[in-house]
Amino acid sequence: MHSFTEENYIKAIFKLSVNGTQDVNTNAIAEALDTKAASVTDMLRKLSAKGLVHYVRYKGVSLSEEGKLLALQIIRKHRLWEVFLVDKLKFNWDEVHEVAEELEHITSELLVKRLDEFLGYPKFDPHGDPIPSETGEMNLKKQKLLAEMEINTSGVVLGVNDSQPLFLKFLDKIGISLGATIKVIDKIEFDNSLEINIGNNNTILISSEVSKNIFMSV
Amino acid sequence: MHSFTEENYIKAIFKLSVNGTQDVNTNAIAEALDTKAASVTDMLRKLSAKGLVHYVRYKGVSLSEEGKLLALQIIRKHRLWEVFLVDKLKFNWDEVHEVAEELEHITSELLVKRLDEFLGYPKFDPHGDPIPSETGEMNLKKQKLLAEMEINTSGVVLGVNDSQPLFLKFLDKIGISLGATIKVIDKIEFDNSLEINIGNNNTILISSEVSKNIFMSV
DNA sequence: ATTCACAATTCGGCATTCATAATTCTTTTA
DNA sequence: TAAAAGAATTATGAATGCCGAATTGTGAAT
Ligand SMILES: [Mn+2]
Ligand SMILES: [Mn+2]
Ligand SMILES: [Mn+2]
Ligand SMILES: [Mn+2]
Repeated sequence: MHSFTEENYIKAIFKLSVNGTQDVNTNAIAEALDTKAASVTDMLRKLSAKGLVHYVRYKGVSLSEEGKLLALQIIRKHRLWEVFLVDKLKFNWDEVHEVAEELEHITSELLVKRLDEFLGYPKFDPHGDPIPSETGEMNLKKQKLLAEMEINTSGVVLGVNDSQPLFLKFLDKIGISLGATIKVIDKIEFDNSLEINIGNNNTILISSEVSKNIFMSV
Repeated sequence: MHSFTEENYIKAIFKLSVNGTQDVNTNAIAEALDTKAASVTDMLRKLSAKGLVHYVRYKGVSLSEEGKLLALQIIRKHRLWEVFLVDKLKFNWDEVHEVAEELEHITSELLVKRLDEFLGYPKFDPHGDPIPSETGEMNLKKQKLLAEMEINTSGVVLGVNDSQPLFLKFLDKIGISLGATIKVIDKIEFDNSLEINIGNNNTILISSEVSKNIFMSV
């Protein structure tokens, strides 16, 4: 079995590489896990010995096939629990991440199977992120950033690129949720802010910081 | 915050004392947690420093008020999760204990509150054990052991004294579940086995090992 | 009162995980 | 190409939790 710590490292390495295959820096991992580079090096040696990563000193690290599958299974659990919290326990989408961060480490395979069934085999989590299957496959949605949409075009919100509670609460405040229709009215060249219309109601201005973190249907 | 290990010690001490107040032996704790006495002594020093137990070297240990409440909150979570697994995820009552042993350590208070609500504020877990309230109160059922019932009297199964999968599976096999009505037909003096009738159907013989682990309504 | 049994503790040491500081390797830049 | 900068690694050591062996305390038996 793997410790919580090992699992968190594996997940971090997965998220820092594009699809778990590219090389990742020690410092990047340290920052992602809010720890120090020396601790990362220690753990990489250990994960390498366990066969979960390919690691060459001073060169970088990437996940092995086994490590990649483990990462996807942890992410699967994380996202299924997030769906549970929102759909069944009425959590808001900004309240689920931290709790799922703990629940993702529960080991029972039967639990994951039954939870998936109980939730109706969801394909996406409350932030629009795809839920990997048992074998690690994910349905990626065709999407682009709101920031990249043309003036006078519309789209549907498919997900967010940032699941920080502060950001999610702001989206709640201005009425943006998954499935909402957004039309780009104008693009202000000065600061790249966008004038948008949400669900044919409010027309408001959002900064590029915001529009770069919202995924829209193509 | 408390580590999983600390929480498991606190729970073990609670279960070994009658209601969390009586003194408990070092060796008893070691056996309950499948560890060694030397490790227990180490931990007792630590729990004492944290104010969770009253500990006097060579004399014994008991929970402080704070420790008792912590124990009851962990037991509350354990039993609520067991209800979830059985009622919502269709686990059998012999499959839930191990998983709940992990889930009981998840820290979110909101999660426990919402789970309780989602489950309809259950008062007993799948084994008939009472679920403590947020403040640590429990409804104890009036009950006695099946082994102590008189010949020709009937009662309803309220709980089990042993939640081992092997025992629970055996009860499934012979048709004993919570709420089942059992009538004592005969008591065999030779080995204290009982001839019982379950739900006015099967009449079978059960050993005293079994009858001493089933709680019945008075 | 002394001995004995055994319960409990202390001691030394191992494995994890993390951190600081010193060192080494790689890459950039002059 | 050599020096400087930056990234990563190796000491070294702390805190946690575990254990075997040696020691100490307690209560019961003689
Ligand atoms: Mn985690
Ligand atoms: Mn998510
Ligand atoms: Mn536990
Ligand atoms: Mn139970």
